[in-house]
Amino acid sequence: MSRKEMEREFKRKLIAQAARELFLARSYEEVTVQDIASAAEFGKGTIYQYFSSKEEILYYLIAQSMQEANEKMIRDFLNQPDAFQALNTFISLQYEQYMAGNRLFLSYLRLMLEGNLKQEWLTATGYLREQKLQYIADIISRGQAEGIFIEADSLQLARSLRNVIRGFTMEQLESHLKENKDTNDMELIKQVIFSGIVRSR
Amino acid sequence: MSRKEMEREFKRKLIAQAARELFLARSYEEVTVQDIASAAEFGKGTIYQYFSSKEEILYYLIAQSMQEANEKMIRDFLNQPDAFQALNTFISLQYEQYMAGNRLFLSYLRLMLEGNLKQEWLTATGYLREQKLQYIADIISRGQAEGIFIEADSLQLARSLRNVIRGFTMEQLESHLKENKDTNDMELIKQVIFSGIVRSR
Amino acid sequence: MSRKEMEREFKRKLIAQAARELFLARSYEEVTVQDIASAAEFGKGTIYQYFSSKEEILYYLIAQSMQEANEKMIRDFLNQPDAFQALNTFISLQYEQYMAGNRLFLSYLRLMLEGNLKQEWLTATGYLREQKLQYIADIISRGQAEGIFIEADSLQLARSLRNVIRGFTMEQLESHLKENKDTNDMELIKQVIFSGIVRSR
Amino acid sequence: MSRKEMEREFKRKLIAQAARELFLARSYEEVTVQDIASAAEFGKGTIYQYFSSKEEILYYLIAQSMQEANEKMIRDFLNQPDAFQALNTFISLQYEQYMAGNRLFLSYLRLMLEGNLKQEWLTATGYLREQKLQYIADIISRGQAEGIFIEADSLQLARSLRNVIRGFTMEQLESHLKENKDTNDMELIKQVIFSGIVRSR
DNA sequence: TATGAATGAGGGTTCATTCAT
DNA sequence: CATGAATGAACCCTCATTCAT
Repeated sequence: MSRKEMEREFKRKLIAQAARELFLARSYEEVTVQDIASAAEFGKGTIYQYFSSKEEILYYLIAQSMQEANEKMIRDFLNQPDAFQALNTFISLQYEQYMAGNRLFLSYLRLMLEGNLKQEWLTATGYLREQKLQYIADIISRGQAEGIFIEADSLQLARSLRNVIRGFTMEQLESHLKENKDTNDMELIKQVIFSGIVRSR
Repeated sequence: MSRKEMEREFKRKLIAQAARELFLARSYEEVTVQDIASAAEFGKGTIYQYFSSKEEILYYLIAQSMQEANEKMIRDFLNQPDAFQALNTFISLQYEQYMAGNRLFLSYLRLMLEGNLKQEWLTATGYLREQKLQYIADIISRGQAEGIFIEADSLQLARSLRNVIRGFTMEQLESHLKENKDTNDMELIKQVIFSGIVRSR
Repeated sequence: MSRKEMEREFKRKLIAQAARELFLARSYEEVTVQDIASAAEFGKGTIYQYFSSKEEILYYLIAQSMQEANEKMIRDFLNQPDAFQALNTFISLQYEQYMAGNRLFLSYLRLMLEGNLKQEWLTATGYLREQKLQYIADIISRGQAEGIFIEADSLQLARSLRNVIRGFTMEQLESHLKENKDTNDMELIKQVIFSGIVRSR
Repeated sequence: MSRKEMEREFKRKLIAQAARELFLARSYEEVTVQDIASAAEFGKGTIYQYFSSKEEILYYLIAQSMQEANEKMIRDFLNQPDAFQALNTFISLQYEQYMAGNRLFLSYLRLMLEGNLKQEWLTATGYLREQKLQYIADIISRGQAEGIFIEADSLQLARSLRNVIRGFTMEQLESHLKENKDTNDMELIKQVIFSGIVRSR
């Protein structure tokens, strides 16, 4: 990566960071390109030197956070000796990540459903998504070898795990007015993951 | 309800129905009021005789489907003698409902987060939401009395149940390009609900 | 005038009266035909049985008040023995009339300038306007015969008289926020009319 | 004032000038923003870079002409040694100004009465209006010192003077179809101002 | 005669994107 | 590289008028 490229990437990060804060405080739709430019202390036109569209900024943010999450997976969980412990920590972290990113994710989802996103981006984020899932599955596989998890396709279990967490974080968005005792949520999630809610079949 | 009011409500339904189809095929944001009017075979202005705004149409659709869901709960589940059976059927139905309505729900959620919805509407849908949850909690309570469910606050268990299902349906939106084997999802959901994914602590 | 015609004219008056109150409280532009219909306790469509357009209602009101004013001129002023006294009373009355009707007049004027009024109406109100002016001129002529007024074309003096009063009433519209001591205005108007504001040439 | 600001103000003037011509030829209400943009050879959106609303354009035009009128007062009349001469010239000029601006003023008045103008604008134009009146009053005061004018509150006399002229110019609007001999009006106005129309009490 | 449901033209405003400087 | 002036498509909503009942 040449110096030029590094400088360019640095500025992209600056702009994206400014955008992230605005998107989270308000929303992707309500924030104008001018807002982003002002926050990043650039002229409006300059934004288009670094991103081809407002949508690309969102894609950048989404991809970036997925990338980081995946890297964190590799670093912190895959190598962890205790699969059970890894699972526990993962749940907390994933919950936090979803909570922080859901608003952006929602807008990204909308653009996706409307078909306004480049196929290339969809492919990239889709790949990151599967990769993450695979990492979770790997942990679960290891846990299964140790007899910790039930016997089932590890990828499916990984999906279950992710979806349960996602489901709880969606609820927070819906009832964003109430003060939520998040800790409570963590317990509920673990209960579901660990034992379900039915006593016996 | 007078004949006038019934006719009015009938036309509201017609318009809303046309809107629902368009909103699902494209999206709330992409569909114009003119589109809705054309689909409902009315003039644009006529729409505003029945709804005060485009947003109100969305609210109507959301509230209507929540209402119907709650009525269905009362009719089909609350009176069912077998709590376990009720739970099973509920899961399937709820899954279907979320799958069908998630796109609308997403737009409604966005408008809500942006503060563009009348407080009155938020209150109404909030109430319906809680009511539904309470119904689920009631079934669970009954199940607990029969020793079927684990001992825990029934409202919290209801939340868990709902959130798990919601989580799986969100996944469908995200990966809407792939052909999903929904039956598979149902099994996974039940597995989670019934036994979690961890073998033992 | 047949009974039918009388009934019709009666209803026109009812509608126009309701419209006048609304036009004065708000303004011609801000009041909708629906507002008028509701105030007159009729259906919206019914209004169009009696007036061909919203504009015609305004025309009716303007013409009506001009008509009444002219009839009052004939009744109360033209026959009055004392020309000076007649002038005095006229000034007060005219001032009141302008004050009460200026808002309607303003809207009528605007429609006129925009060319949205039927030629027929313009002709009619134009005629009433000239007629009124002629009545004033007649009083002035009589006053001149008695040596009360300066020697000049009586019609021109009449115009001057009218314009001075109109000028003062326009000021009230402009500064409608302040509480105006109208009595003060009357004195000023009379001062101008009676002696101008320059001492001597 | 920076070069940027000057260029901006220059373009505001261009747009406002184009708008003025259209507003006078047709009317504020009938002219669309697109019309103004086309006349000024700009895109519609560009107009909103320079004015926050159509109404602001009208305000700009009104305030600008009032400002210019006041500056002219200072330059041409306040310093004039002969108060009588100043008065004479003022009458002619004021008449011209009202004749030229009455149509715009009418629309501004309407928006004002309907409460659609920013308080800030009302304050500004209200101030300019009072300032102008004060200037007239100053000339009259000087004239009183020279014994030219009758003894009375100079501000009230100034109001009278202004209102008389305004009254005559309103007449022109009303009867805009006829060809008016304006010179005639000037004589009438002066007659009223100088001696009223009553010979003696 | 009375009604009000249906109509659709029309207008102000926003904002992502481009491009000349 | 940076800028921000210019652009114009797009959209919601109002309301006078018509007309079938």
